[in-house]
Amino acid sequence: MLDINLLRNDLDGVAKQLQLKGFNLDVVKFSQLEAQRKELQIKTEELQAKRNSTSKQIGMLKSKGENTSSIMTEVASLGDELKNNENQLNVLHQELTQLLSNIPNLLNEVVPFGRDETQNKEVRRVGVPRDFDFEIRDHVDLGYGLNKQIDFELASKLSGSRFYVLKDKIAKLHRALTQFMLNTHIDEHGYTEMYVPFLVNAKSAFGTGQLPKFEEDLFKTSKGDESLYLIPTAEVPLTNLFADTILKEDELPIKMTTHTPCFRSEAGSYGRDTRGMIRVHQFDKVEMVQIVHPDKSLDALEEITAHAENILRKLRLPYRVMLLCSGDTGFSAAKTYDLEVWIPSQGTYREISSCSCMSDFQARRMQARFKNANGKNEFVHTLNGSGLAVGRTLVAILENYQNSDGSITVPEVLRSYFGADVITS
RNA sequence: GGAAGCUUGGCAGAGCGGUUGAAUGCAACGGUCUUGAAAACCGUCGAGGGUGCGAGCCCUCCGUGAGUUCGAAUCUCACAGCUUCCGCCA
Repeated sequence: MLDINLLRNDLDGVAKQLQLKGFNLDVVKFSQLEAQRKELQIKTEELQAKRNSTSKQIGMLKSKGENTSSIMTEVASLGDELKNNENQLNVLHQELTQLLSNIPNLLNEVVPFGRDETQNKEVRRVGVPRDFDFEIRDHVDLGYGLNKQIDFELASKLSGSRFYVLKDKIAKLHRALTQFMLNTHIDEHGYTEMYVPFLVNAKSAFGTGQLPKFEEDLFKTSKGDESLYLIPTAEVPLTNLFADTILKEDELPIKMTTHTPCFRSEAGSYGRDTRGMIRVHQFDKVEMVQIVHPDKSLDALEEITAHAENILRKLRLPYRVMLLCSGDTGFSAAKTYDLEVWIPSQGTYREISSCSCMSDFQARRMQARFKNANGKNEFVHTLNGSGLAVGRTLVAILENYQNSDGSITVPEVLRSYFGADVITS
């Protein structure tokens, strides 16, 4: 959520900045609502003040045993008008909040202008894609060849399309990967391991920016007449741990990591990546979240990105780092780096991690603050990064480490977790 | 799922329907004292919002939402959460 004062003070400037993200701010509507709000709020508070002072007066008179009937009839007539005003004001506040809730975050000034993902900027490229002297297979064929250790048919029977079942060694490799990622972040990068709910309430989903705008991307469960949402990323529970919290300045930065499944409806992605485990309704991810001082958030973004990269480096997977352009940067983000890993079967790099600085956007939505040096409460900055998406990492390993006989060499760093050098049928 | 109790500021804990946004204690912060620290003493000390250049003035908030009343932390109702006991269960 943006600071409403930003809109009050520089509406056109903000509207212009939002254009970069492709968002059209309804400045006329905002101005109207805001003007109405101001008038009505002043009037309402005047009435409230009058009611309060009169009531106090009645209290004083009564304690002296004096007659209060005339003053009481005077204040009685306030009631209806006041209630009326309060109700109208409430509606206005709701409309303003709704408008505000749907406005995306402002971009950091270094974010390059661009319409869509084709205009993202490559920042660096690490590792060189391997030359294969045999006909390569994609991860679907590889999994099929390895005794169906990746099984889409079975998953379809259970749940439908965009799910997968892993078996035996590949299931174990999947688990080994998770352990390796978590341990690296905990032991080498200084994150605290967490375990969090996979179902969250609407307030939490609002806090990180999934609601109200992106409800259709979420899976929604029902619990009586209340509903909970399956998390699309552990960013949601991790960040919301600090909702309605005022931290001490010396508690910052807070660095947390966790491993969770992630659930995405993939509404609107019909026909894209229908084959394989690249785009699915459920996948595991190791997530990093940092809660930091506002002055430190851009540095922290570099750091969190480096942490995600470190996993790819250790796995010796070729990748590149993309600075997302204005049009491709997400709703809540001020600046985002995507990590893209080399996928041999597609001859291209595919997103495997997204690291974002959300500035105070989420913090304001969820009231996550710290007491600054002047004793003032100030919004923290929040960041998150995948470190990494486990399913896609598995795909990258299978494809990049495949051998001509269809077996898979296990990356060196995983061997102590996996217990073998190679995966065969 | 059944029963009882509870829900007030960072924590603990008062609070006859009327100058209570809330006593008191602890914690925290500033200061006096001290070579330094502790103790003692003095002071500050919830959050959000409106308005104003500003000192300030005003509004809202005692789990949430309705209601009664001129006036609600205090009364009524509904809901939620927590605790304990019973049942069921990984």
